[in-house]
Amino acid sequence: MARPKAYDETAMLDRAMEVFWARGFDGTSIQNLVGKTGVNRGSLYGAYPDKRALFVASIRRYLDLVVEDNVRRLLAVEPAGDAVRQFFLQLVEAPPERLRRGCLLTNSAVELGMEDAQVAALIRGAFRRVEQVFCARLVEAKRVGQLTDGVQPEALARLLITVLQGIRVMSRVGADRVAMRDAVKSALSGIKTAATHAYASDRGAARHSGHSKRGRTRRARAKQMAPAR
Amino acid sequence: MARPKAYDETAMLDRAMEVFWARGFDGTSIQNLVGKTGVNRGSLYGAYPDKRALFVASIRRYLDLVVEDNVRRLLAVEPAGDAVRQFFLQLVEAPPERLRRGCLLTNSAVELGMEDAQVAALIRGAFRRVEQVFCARLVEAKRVGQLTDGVQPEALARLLITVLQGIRVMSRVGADRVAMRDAVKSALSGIKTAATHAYASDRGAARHSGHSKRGRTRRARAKQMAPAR
DNA sequence: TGCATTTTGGAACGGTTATTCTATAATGAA
DNA sequence: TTCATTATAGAATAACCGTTCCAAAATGCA
Repeated sequence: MARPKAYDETAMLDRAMEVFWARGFDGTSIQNLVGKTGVNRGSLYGAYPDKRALFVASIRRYLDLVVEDNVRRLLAVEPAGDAVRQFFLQLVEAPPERLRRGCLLTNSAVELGMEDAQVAALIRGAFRRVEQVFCARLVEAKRVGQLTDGVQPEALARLLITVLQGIRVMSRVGADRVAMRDAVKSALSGIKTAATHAYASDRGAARHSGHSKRGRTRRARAKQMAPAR
Repeated sequence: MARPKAYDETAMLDRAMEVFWARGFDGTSIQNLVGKTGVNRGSLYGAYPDKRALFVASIRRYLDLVVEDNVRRLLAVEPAGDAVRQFFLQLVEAPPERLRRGCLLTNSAVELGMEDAQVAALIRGAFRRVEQVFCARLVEAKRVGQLTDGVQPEALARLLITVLQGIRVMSRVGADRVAMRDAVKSALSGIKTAATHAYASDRGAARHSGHSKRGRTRRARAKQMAPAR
């Protein structure tokens, strides 16, 4: 029927996403995209009507790949409080170049949030999604007695999504890692680290009593963790 | 001797700062600057060697005007804990267009932090300055018993500068004000509101005992405050 | 009143931008 | 093999970018 495409569409989109991630929307030229994706100008415009459409598609791709991967990691660890702790501890221990690159959503929120309502809504939705995952896990954490008395899961979740954005900004200018560690330490101060045995033994009771007697593990030193990918 | 300037230099810089603030570095053209400042192209290049130099001067101007004003407000309120509380409460109650504009430092950190080391260092320094003001006031707050037991002023200060950046990002995409209120509520949870009489009566004792007996004002509803300018 | 000096307004320049157009290449079906 | 259809490569376009240049205007001093 017709000549087949010489490029893989999702591979092309992944490359485009990376370029936008590294250089921003305005900072990325069509020439850059042609170079990094290896796809010709004409083919780019065949796949997307204009640069902005490709950018929006890149953000959607980022949601599916990066954001959902983060969500998965938040849901994979037990107990819930440790999942949230680990998420932030890994975040600030990421390698410098990873920290410098920041987050496509954060970068785009600042660059385009004021002038592009559709992009703003997309990003707002992503922030809300992550906030809700934080919240779900914090509700769990509260159930098993991992939250300090008086801590409200929803309010803390909203702090955490804000801190996540803040760290993305700070690390963009190469902020001191020690300072960022302190920031997450403070942000996580309402979440108790559950020593495994304490968690296991308290679990059943906690489910009904609302909070468990906690072991004296609250001030335990955060152990060295593998950096985020 | 020679023809006098037809424009006011600092007024011109203030205008330029506002344009960069609203539109970013890349988003601002020389034409924009000529239009908004009313100063001719040639005169702009007479005052600054290039666009970037004018931008750096604009950031310095922002530090002197906006950042120092924030510092002044943080230092003007007593007791210290209330100063910090009020700062954040006013921040999230600012009018929508003010929130949308965000902060020139935050915006520039994200836009240029990775590619311009000098700008990055300038912004890093400003962040540190605000962090240190937070810290100084939190040390005071601890002295008068306004900090919950176990809260470390430095670590909390580092959370607060991070939360400030986070709120700048969130508000850039029009995040829900209620969510931002929750975030600062959580961030400030370690700072007790001092009822005036309790502060006055405890002050002398607190100075030496390290912390005062606090009144039962901790959960008092935050009162309506004037929005930030 | 000129002269030296600086600002001013705007044209001009070379480069880059996003986008469109065109001619050629490559394919599957007839 | 021939044709219809689509992808490809790259030239062309028009607008805009930051920056430079230049002639005219405006001032204080001699």
